[in-house]
Amino acid sequence: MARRGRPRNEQSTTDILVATLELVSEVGLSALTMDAVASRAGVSKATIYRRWSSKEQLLLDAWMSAVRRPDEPDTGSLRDDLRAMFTGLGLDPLPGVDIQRVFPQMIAAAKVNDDVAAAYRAFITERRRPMQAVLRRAVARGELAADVDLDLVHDLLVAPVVYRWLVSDGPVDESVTTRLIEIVLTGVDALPRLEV
Amino acid sequence: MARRGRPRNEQSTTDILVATLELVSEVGLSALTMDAVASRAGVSKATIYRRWSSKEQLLLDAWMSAVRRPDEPDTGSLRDDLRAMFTGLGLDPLPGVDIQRVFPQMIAAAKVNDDVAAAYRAFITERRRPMQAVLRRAVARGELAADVDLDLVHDLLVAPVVYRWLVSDGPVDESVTTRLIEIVLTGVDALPRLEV
Amino acid sequence: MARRGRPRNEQSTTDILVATLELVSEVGLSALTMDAVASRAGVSKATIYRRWSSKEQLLLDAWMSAVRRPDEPDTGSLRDDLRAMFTGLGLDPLPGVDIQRVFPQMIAAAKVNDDVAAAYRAFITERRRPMQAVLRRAVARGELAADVDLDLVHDLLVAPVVYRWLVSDGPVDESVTTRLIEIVLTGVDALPRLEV
Amino acid sequence: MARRGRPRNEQSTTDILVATLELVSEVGLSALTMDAVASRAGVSKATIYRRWSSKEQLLLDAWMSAVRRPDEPDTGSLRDDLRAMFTGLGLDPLPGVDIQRVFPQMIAAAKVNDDVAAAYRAFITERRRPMQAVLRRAVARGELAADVDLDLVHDLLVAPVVYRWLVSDGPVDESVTTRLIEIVLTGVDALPRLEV
DNA sequence: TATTAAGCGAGACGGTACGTCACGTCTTAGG
DNA sequence: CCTAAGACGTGACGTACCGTCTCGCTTAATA
Repeated sequence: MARRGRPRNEQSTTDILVATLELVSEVGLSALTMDAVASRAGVSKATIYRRWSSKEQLLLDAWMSAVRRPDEPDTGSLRDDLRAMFTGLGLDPLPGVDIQRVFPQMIAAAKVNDDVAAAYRAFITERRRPMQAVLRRAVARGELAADVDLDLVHDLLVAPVVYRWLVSDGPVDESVTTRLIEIVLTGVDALPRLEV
Repeated sequence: MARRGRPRNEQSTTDILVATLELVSEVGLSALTMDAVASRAGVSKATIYRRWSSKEQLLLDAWMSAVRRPDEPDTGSLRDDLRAMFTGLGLDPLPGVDIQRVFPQMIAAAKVNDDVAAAYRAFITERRRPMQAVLRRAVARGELAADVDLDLVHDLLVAPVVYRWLVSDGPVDESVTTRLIEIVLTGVDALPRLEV
Repeated sequence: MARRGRPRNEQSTTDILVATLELVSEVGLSALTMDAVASRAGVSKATIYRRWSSKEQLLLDAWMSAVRRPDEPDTGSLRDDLRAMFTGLGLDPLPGVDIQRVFPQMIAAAKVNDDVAAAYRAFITERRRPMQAVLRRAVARGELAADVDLDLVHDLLVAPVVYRWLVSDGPVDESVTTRLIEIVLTGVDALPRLEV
Repeated sequence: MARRGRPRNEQSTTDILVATLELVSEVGLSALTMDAVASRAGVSKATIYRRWSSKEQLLLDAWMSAVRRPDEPDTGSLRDDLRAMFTGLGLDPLPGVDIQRVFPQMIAAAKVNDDVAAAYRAFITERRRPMQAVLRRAVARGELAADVDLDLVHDLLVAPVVYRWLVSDGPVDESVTTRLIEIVLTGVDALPRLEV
């Protein structure tokens, strides 16, 4: 059953999300103002508050709309699947939006607002599925031992990239990701024999 | 030559830093107000602004004052050195301060304010020295190949812990850190033979 | 054309003017604070600044709203007209407002702020009209010589009253105003014969 | 008995008074700050507060130091005495000080601060003495009736000049003061015969 | 076709916090 | 004891945003 009254303008919704990403990218969450979002989106504040209850919720939605779910390759080789997944990681979704600047603001928001934290966790769980599937197929093929902690392997592979983005500003290029995959897979492969 | 005028009260400085850590820990950077810091520290806003030019600078100093530089163990074994370094990681420096809640706020601040970013980078570089020294001694002892990228090894070891704190909320206990060290060191050890 | 947006609350405007008069009456212009006006009027500071750009402008409007334009009597006799005009001079317009305490603050403000000075002068010119009319009718009736300087006569009549309010704290009662009118009119009457 | 310790610097006292007059002349009492006075006088704030307890007291002293007591002419003719007294009225005492801008600030201060009001009244009483003496000598010579209210005559003469300074911005030149004296003296002369 | 309900931009509203300035006091090192 | 310098807690400044609330108007579904 259709709702009565004038329907919401979906273009406004999109404009607000884009404006939010741009502004968070420019000035951060702390300096983000609803007035600025409204102004840049060409929308009134009421139109924003009709859709989101807080700056953090808005940022969450904006971020989720910008971060695409990774493809799930299936080349038959774990190393090739992983190399495919690391390609194109961290590309900016929109002109004027630096997603690597938005990400830490998103994390900071999730650490502060419990509702945002729950939604953020659910989104992360969903986003991890493709790599979990890749790893599970590798187990099925015998490329990984059956008793390996897949969450740990996942984190060992992903963490260094995110860490360099967020904390240490180190380079993240193909040379790095290739060595990273090799070290982790080799280490994990040796681990069961070491009885840990 | 002696400075003229009434000297600054060092107790006030300390009180402000502690109040800042407590409040960031409680409400985050975005909701942190200078008025609240002043009030909790029993100090006037002017006294804060006389010392720091922005909320971000203040948080930076507070965080640096709270994060102790890690010890630099020298047991003669790389594995034992690393195990020692991972022990006691992330302990809270003050009652009422959850440093793992403060850290992402600190990162978010550094991504927004260039001056803070520079000071943050310098601090991180300094903080990495002990583990770099541990790794260099391992190279000297022949436990690590001479041509290994020590920065990459460093990040492979540290990143998963920080990643679980910040992003995935996974567990970080002794079982995890032990396997982590084993996987990385084993993988790195195999790497040169793989000619990467 | 209709104005857009929520219209201003006229009750707030009135409340602010009354609060301003009360506070200036109590503590003077120098100690008047916008915070106190806002608080007493039950209004936010922004609501004040939306209407007036400075303390002085606010006082000007408050004062103008409080000072009623004098009646313009027309008894057929100059002496009777003047006596009527001097009656009820300086009555307080509101409970809690001592207009004789407000007036010097108003003058001080006008001497400092050029915009206020201009508006003040315009208001004074307007306010002088009734007595100027009374004097002109007296000229028409032959009670005053045609070549008399009406501005000077006006000032001679009004100045002593204001002077005693502001400067010398002398009494201003009916005996004083009656003698004042008599002396000035008699003196003016004699003047042309003295060829000045 | 001489006071112990370092004596006060009298030059500082003078510098403070001059700086106060200049600043009140420029920005008014409301915008006058002790910091600005200290800065312009080349003196520390403590040096000001050691001498005066408030802005109003300081202005009072500054104003009293600037307004010279009028001469007391004795020409043998009331009209000539008055004409002499009106000459040179309102001259500025210092370069950079507009005493007609300072005066209303002084009055405003006196209406707000009771201590200042008392000192101001005493000063005014003292300042009125020369003209009171002139008027009393005129009574002795028979130029004025013995039962005339000298305070009222005084105010009738002085008020229009002050009124034009403060309120109506009308001209105050020799033509005005001459006619003023003539009208008032003629009017007063006629008054007793009118049995008022 | 007319009514009704929600959405819309604009902008005022009572608040809170901003970063600055001035208050009057105090603490330092000297004169 | 006075001085200049300058830090201190307090509190007001005028501005910017908060999230809410009228306004007049627009846009569809319902009656």
